[in-house]
Amino acid sequence: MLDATPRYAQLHIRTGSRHPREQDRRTVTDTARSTTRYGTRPTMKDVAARAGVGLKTVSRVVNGEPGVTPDTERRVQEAITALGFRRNDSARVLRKGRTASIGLVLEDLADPFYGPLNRAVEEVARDHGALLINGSSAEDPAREQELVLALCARRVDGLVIIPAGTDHRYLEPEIAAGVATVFVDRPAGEIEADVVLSDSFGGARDAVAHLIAHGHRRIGFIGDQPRIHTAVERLRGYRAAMDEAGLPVDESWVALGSTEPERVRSAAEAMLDGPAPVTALFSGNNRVTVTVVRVLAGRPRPVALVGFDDFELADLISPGITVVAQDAARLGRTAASLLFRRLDGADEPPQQRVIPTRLIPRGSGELPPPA
Amino acid sequence: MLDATPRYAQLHIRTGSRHPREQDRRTVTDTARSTTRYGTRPTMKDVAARAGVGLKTVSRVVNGEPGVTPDTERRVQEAITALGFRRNDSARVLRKGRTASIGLVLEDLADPFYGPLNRAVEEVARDHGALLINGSSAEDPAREQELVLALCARRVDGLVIIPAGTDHRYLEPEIAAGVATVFVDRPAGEIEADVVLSDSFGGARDAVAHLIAHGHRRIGFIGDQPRIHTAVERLRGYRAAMDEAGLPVDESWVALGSTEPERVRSAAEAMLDGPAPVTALFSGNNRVTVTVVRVLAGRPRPVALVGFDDFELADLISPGITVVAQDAARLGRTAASLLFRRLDGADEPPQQRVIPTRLIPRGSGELPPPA
DNA sequence: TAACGTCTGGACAACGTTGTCAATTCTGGC
DNA sequence: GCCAGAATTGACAACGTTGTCCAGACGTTA
Repeated sequence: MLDATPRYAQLHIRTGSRHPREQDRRTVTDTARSTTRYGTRPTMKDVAARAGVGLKTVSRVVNGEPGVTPDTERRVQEAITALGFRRNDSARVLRKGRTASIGLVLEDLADPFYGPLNRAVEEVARDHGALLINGSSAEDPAREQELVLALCARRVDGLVIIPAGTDHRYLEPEIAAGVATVFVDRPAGEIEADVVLSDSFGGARDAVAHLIAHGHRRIGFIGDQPRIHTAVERLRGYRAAMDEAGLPVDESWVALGSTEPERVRSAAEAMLDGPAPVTALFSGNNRVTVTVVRVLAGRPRPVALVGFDDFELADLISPGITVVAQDAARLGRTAASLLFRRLDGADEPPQQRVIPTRLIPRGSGELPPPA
Repeated sequence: MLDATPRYAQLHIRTGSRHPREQDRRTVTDTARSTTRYGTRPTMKDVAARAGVGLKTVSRVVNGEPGVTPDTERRVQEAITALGFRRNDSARVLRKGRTASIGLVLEDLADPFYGPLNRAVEEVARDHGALLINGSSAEDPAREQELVLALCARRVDGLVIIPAGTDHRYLEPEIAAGVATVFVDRPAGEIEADVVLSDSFGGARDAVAHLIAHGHRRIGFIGDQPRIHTAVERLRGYRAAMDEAGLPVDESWVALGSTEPERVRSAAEAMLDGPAPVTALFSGNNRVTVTVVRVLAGRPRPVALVGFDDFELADLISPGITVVAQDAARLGRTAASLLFRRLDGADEPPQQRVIPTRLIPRGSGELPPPA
């Protein structure tokens, strides 16, 4: 699929590789290619020919290496400007072995949760002189793998992965070959690797404890698919808080599954209108929260709510939505920094970093249960 | 700066380029490099040696070309698996001339407005077998140029640019050399190029006309910096609507400038408490809207508001925020499609596409002026 | 003036892949 | 068993760059 063969035509047919017999040696005066032909970029050879110097001298000027007289340098610079030369980093990369680029694979570039993470990774990459190639796995393990391997084929120096799959053994040869790899938000499956996580367990426990502290005893949890690590951790936090308060958990109060609005809506309604109706809800991520807020807005009786993930304007809804905020930018920054530490040669065993979460009370989580 | 020289150490020192005199010719039995050394990837040569076949045969197998007997293919596949070989697309790119990657330069990867655009561009790229390299200009023309030129040096096949600068002549040699380029959201400066825009003028006019239709006569406009094209267009739309209704515009009702909350807050307060207080506000983009909503939430008297750009949960704030919605995904899709049409050889003059906007009434824009 | 070191510039190989083309092996028909 | 023709395979150059090494030019010193 993503195999560096573009699925679009060559804009301009190459002139066919010259056979050695037909290709006369370029002389200094040969300027056949010096005229900027559309679709053909000048090379250092062209610049050298035009400036009347050797190939390596052009290379020296382009890279600011010493050992070139000011006069020669000027001539070369003129030729560069005249031809519109720009160094071909593909060739450079091939020669040097490092691409100065890293890959970021996340679930969905359009999800606002990943925006700050994406940006944070980009900034760290930039600080290290690297570019960022990224793509969405769409929460599909096969697509994740395809994307990751395409990035490896491009020889990215490192990878930041928010995994969709649960088996990352396919990465073993790549890691062995020196591709630094850091997982974010969820741990890698079946391999040892650096991970940077949010404190899902602690955050969830805090959230539910908060609701309990405000008098709730029947609390529902609507979370993401159980194959997603954070969903399981948050469920664990939910159970821990209930447990610590000595509260029983009716199994109808727990619903893990897709974050489709339809599914979330019916799960919420089942909990609110079931035989053991909940008085408060804990929603497992921002997509769930959004739908739950909509459901609750249409109900006469107020229902307490705490959501995992902060979101813009959560304070302006009435009541303000109490959330457990993750620091997505810090997740990204931490992951990228770890990655570059590895690329700088840090040779420690795989690490796991946990980024704390923060409960932000805004009103919805402080609603008391109905009397 | 971003010149493909990573600012991090080489993890593993290369063995120094072998001088021809010291380098004996590899024979079929030479497997020195076949043992997977950490940091050194096997090449087709290694695979060929291990499988006991020629280099080209490996290439054929890797690329699924015909003309290889099943038996040979099997041997090669075994060698590939055993060595953990993966084709080096850098080298492939150098040979083939196309990189199967495109660049996307936008203002801020973390801005939720660009999420769907980013994703849409990615999807189209994926459909064409290309990867996406992206970066943020941070609304800084110098950084935009640096990033764009770094992408050109990597020989991306095409560029999608949300421009920060106003002079893009620096791109002329690149475009002449065949880099397809499409600008989005704002037109290119000083050069002819494809552009995909939202209908800022029409959207703004609709928004203001909507407020006028609900009885407002004194309407304020808070927008982005005047060097940004969309800000100017939206101002033009604002003036057009006022004009068409025969309403005068007091110059204290118009404030273009940074989208910093501080600036927006003071601009809004000046309009609301000034000598000719406005009864309604039109905010020029989502960042402005967010701050304006906060300002209005702290006021006793309701003030009508229409914002440019939709945002999540705008319907759940009370009153719901009336917005002019842009279709960011469609912007991205249109731009990327245009880009690949160019790469497929479309040789038309530069185009300008305008994507319509849509007014979504939710309450805040339908508030009447105070009696 | 000769010997020596320093500085500048250039020839050449190598990075890992693919395109061209020729050499080799296999097939079937006689 | 032999030959023509097809199928398979491999040698080699080339993509555009950088690292190594050597050749001259130049200046300095004895």
